[in-house]
Amino acid sequence: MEEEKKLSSNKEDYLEVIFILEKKNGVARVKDISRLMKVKTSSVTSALNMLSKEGLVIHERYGYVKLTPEGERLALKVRKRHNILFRFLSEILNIDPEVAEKDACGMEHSVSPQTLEKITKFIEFVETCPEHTRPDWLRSFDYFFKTGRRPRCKIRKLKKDVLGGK
Amino acid sequence: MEEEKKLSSNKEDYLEVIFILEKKNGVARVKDISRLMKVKTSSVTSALNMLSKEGLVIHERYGYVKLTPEGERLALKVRKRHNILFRFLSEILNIDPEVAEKDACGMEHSVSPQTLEKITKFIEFVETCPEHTRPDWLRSFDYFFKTGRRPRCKIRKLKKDVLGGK
DNA sequence: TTACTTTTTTAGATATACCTAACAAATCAA
DNA sequence: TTGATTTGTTAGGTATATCTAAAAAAGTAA
Repeated sequence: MEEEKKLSSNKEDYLEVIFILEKKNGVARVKDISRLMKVKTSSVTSALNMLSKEGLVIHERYGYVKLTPEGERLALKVRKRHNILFRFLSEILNIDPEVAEKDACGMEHSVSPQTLEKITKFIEFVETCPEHTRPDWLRSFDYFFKTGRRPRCKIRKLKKDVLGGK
Repeated sequence: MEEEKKLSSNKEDYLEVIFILEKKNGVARVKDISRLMKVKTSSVTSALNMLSKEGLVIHERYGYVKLTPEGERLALKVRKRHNILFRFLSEILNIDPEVAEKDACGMEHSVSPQTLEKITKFIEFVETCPEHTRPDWLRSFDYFFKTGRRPRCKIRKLKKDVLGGK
């Protein structure tokens, strides 16, 4: 039942860029897909033929390219994985956005639902923290990463003084 | 300069399993590679021919399979990426080991050096923390993930009481 | 509308990565 | 040592994913 057919990374990438172009321009064009995918237009044509046969895109000869509902559903799934990974890398780990973007592109095809869920919750955990800023422990990590040293921990000192240490 | 030729994920996988088999048995055999890669032995033979031509493995007809120094160097790089990703997922995020293993296998081919470095340091940050246990903030996340709620924070309360809040 | 330009498709090639089926070599057992 | 079993290779086929070069369709401008 359901047997959700597993797409190749490549096809997921095509769906993703078609999705992005559709959002931007209403429909996608072979030329633009070609540019974003960094392949020749003839490669796009043959990819579209496959995706078309699989019912994921509508593509008439010399005409527009659009995702079918099923194609859009799959594109959104990939996009969501991408965004979560990107946000985790850039917002939590402070990876440079361009690097985070490339890494997210690489990982988005294979990350499991379970891991995605964890990471989603982790982002939420960090970004809805009571401090309403980057939490202390994460600032500590930033410092640790930069300097190799741990910052003096005020709260630990406080705790020790007040509670008589442990 | 250097021009480090980029291997396909597939070839990296072959190097990895050959590496693992070598560590276990001294040399790798086609049958065992086939089993670990979940492909037929004829596929292994043709993969080995390519890797051989690229100078990454030694493979005599009907004979043993061994990594060249260059092959071993590359295998180690992949292995290292795999291990860091696996540890991050299983030890920090508490992902089930089997799932973490699969995810690490998927991500190990594309993770950038910068991201790998961050994650490496993040693991170190967590595992060499002064508490010598899973740090409080991470236990808080475990709780948050399980229940959707944040645990009452003793230290924050303490801080507020003593310092007069903020 | 005709001519030029751009876009897209087709045809045909290459490379990877897998398969099955048949064959060959190596290993093991009687 | 010979015969059976296991292991490995070859031959030939499929599918994906790319390319170049040439042809066709669509768009643009005089």
